Amino acid sequence: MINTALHEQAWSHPLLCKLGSIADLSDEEKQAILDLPVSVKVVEADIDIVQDGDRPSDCVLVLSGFVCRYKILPDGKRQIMGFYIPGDIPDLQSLQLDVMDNSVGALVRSSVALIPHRSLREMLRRFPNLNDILWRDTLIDAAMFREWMIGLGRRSAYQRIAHLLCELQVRLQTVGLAKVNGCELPITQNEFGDALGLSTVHVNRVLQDLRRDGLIVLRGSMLEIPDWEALQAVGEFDPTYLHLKK
Amino acid sequence: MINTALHEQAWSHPLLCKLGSIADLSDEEKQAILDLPVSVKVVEADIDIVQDGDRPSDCVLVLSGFVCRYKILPDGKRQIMGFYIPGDIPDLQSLQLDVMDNSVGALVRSSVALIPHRSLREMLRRFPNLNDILWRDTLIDAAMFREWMIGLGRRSAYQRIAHLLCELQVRLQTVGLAKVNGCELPITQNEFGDALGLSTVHVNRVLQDLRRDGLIVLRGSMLEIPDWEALQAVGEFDPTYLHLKK
DNA sequence: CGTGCCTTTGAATCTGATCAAATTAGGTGG
DNA sequence: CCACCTAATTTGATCAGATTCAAAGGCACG
Repeated sequence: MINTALHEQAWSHPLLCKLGSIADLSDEEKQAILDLPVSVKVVEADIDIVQDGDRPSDCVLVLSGFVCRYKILPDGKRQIMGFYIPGDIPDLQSLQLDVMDNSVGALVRSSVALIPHRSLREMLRRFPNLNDILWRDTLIDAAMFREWMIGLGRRSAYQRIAHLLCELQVRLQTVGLAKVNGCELPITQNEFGDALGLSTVHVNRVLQDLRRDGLIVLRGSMLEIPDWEALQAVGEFDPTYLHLKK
Repeated sequence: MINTALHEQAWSHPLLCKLGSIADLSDEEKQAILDLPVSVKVVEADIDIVQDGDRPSDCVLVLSGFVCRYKILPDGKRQIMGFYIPGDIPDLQSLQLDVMDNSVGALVRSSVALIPHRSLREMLRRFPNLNDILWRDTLIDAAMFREWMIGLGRRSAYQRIAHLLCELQVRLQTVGLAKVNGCELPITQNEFGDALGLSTVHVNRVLQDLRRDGLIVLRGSMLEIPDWEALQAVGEFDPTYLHLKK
């Protein structure tokens, strides 16, 4: 028997949507996730959700908006280490590592669900498969870091930006937040720079190059990708590292 | 009652040594690890242990030598994404992600233990705490990637090299492979470059700068760190991200 | 005592940073 | 609905860190 209520919620619950994109969930497991006690919180743009050095007792699930993981260096420079979208749990690591070694902040007004570690642990104990899936999720996170490392270390600014746009487009698509040929990206050029190890000025120039070459159309925060194959080729983007189910 | 045989082996078993540095292990858990069926294999320098695209059925535990995780780009460039030393399991991720998105290769003749996924999973099922500890280990791996990202994105070549030397010194110390003021690093300048996103030529020049400034003494593969505090300061090295027990 | 890998040196070049300032866009209050 | 304010984008000019190319030493190993 299919639980209709469950299936209706499933679509609307970003975490089910996201986890469903990387593994199969049984109805029982879905229900367990829906049963998690959460407190929803709205976070304004540029406000931290978790800070470097914190010892969180909850995990943060992004429900709407756009969030990033970053660290501020002694000289004030910022390195953004990942963008997180609805369905993501940017500080899932806090379940196993007591102290945060980076901050998580909102790029735009976002809503997040706080899930107590205690409830999460209890659920994982009851459903070992969910434990595996969340572990898997943190490993995919790590794979994204590695892919960014490759960009930072060995790819040109032009390739790096193309690659990041591809990654975001694919990830947004898996949670239904992108059209086939584009998406909304509320990320400033300054933030792109902090993520890709580039200056804002250079990001701006390279974006212009990408536009000139017909690889992207960018109006405000609306990204359109006229030729997906081409952009993918430029960015050497191969989605294998996202480990999505086919 | 303390099991003497266990305790003798514990010191010599690099995996116990390593896991012991990030979490507490009960005697039962230690014994379970020692009981893992392994097949030991010697790998020559510059030979791959696991390759990009593989679907491994074993995990690789480094017993001796020096190993790295890397990826080759379409244009032939290589990005090294991590160095692995005795006690490390560079492809632990393969337990949860079926296809490898990078290769693991030996930098020098190394010996590794192959541990079947099946045995590992069985052990983790019996000892949930070990499951947590291995998850934790992969999260620390991810934290190292992030720290490298910061270097690649925002730190100068001079800082980046200093930081890497600090990281390796600390990690080697935790498994008893470093003296207080130095260690052996069988890493060529070319490999440093591929790890840090620098050309071999530039690595060479920066190493000379570090020597000139009295921060390191490097003869062959022997690294000596005359002033740990100073090197740490230059590299902005803060070991928090390694999440070691105090 | 070669031979091959690794390190070192030199010179020219380039990608991307920095600094400074103008323009545009988005959001707010009158 | 417009004026204003701030944040974001864009432009120009100069500078620097790191790359590339080429070639010469050094060192270890057979």
